[in-house]
Amino acid sequence: MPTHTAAHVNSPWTLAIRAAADHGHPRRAIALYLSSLAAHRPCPFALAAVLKSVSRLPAHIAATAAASLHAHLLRLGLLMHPYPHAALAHLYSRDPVAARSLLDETPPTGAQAPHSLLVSRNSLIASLLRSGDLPAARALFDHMPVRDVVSWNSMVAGLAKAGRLDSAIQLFQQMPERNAASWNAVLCGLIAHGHLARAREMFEQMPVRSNVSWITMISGYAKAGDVHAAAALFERMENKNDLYAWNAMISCYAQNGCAREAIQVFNRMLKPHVCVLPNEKTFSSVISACSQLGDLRFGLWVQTFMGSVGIELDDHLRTALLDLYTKTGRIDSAFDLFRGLRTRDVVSYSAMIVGCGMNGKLNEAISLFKEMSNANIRPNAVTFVGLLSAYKHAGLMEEAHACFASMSSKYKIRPSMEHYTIMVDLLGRSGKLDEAFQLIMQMPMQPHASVWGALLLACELHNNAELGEVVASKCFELAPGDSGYYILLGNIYAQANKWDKVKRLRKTMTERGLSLAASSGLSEGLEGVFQRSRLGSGGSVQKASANKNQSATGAGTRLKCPSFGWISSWNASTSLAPHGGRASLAIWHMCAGIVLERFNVAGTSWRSSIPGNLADLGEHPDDEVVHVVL
DNA sequence: TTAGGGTTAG
Repeated sequence: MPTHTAAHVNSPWTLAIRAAADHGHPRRAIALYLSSLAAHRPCPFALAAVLKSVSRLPAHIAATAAASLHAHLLRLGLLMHPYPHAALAHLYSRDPVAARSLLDETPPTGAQAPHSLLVSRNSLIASLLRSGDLPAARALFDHMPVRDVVSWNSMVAGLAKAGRLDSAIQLFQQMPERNAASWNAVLCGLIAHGHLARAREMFEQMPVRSNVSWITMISGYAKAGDVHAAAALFERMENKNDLYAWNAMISCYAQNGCAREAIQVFNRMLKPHVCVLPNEKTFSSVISACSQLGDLRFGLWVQTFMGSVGIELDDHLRTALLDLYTKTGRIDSAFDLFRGLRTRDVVSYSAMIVGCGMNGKLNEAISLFKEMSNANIRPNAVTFVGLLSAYKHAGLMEEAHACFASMSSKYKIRPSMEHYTIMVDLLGRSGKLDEAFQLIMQMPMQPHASVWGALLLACELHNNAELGEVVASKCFELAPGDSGYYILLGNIYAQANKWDKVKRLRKTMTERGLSLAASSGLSEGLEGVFQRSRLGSGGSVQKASANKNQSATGAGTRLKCPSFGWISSWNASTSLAPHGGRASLAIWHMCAGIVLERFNVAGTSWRSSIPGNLADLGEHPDDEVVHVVL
């Protein structure tokens, strides 16, 4: 039975809710909050924690959850309470219009109000900066009666990220107080705009460094491809009990082609003295590493391991797995994963097209490309790697040429080394050695040894020793330590019976130290409008359904509830007695998939599941209409 | 007790 005592700041319930919120379990936080209502009145501090955790949900869920919790606060009379107010302002911070109207129309009240306003304004600054409205953010910042270190940090970070490094540094120098985040804001801006050396200089001089500083530097080196610098910093980090740090390092290796090292770091992370559990981001990188190694067995073990840790497959993980499956020849399993994606984007389409290209599925690759074009998803360089390799596998010269040409003319994508390599390979294999050679000479970038290598292979295939010699010399120049190119040239000489040249080549190899070993029930036709006053007779209900239960969800459809206001996320269900008796309607006010409150129609009044004096919402006039789509 | 900074897939 509810005791109706108000939970205070540090009541066990509030602590439990906050713990769930802080550990990234928003749904658990909401569920705990609802459980707390059985014993306590709604607690503003607990609600603040719930609001905070909801901001970690995906944007589309967070938006409806914010509206639901807003309605909830409004009805509880807790909207003006400074804590939930600031938390709601934060939650709305993805949407500057909503945040501003909350601040202007329902400002917080009470002794804590000035502080709460400061926090809410900080959220609004962050929101404006995120939406790219630098002038509005700056105006708000300049007119704030009180500023704290967070206000300054947000502004400095916003300027730095927008590339206005001079202004950012100028503001940074004016700061009355700095903390690690202030330094990190500038550090992050320097790195984002390619000033890695300057960032490092600053990093070494920083008076305070947080883990964020280290991780920012490590990921900066990772993106620049400097694996050694990143690893050296990671080893220097004293406090390695930080998931972000491990993820940054594993991803650094995985993204720079050091798959073995990525898995080694992952293994280190699992050691008992490291008190960090891998999350989906960790596994995305680990699966990517497995895929690079073509190690399906380890990949499958990782998948099982993920299940045992309780990690569900999100789209990122599915895409990583899909890639692993295509690279290990399980194209059908890959298609299953692809079809199961919540949303398909350029990354998942490209992964699938590359997979089809590799597995000789030209028609599938082309139809995927059409499908993504129809969905208005713009292809990128990787998409064309997939398409071109599909044409290459099918030996379709003309089509490949047209596709290659369309990259720059139609899609404004500059072909990379990889695209050129595929074209050279295709031309070479079909015997057009001179054309392939010309294409390499026309490349806008310095050709890598592998491009020449593709042509060298074609020279072997078509017994062209003369060109082979020229091409091989390019390979030796660009990759002096790679014995493979010597062996290829040796084969070319042998085919042409040039045994003295073979002998000389072997001698050169020895001299150079190279070895030979080298549900919802929503459906059309079931739409109906439930008029509350007619519910008793069940007229509309019968129209909507014959004799079975129906349910509907209302994400995006706003539902007007009597004595309540608008709810933007709800579930409704009707049940009819099989013999056509009484009909009843219940509406669940949903928040992130969890029932926040339930309303039942009982006679002519709506009852809410919220305990205490808020339970009975009273009668409502007959002209109230609840629109429910079933 | 609210706010800011870092990590994922082709």
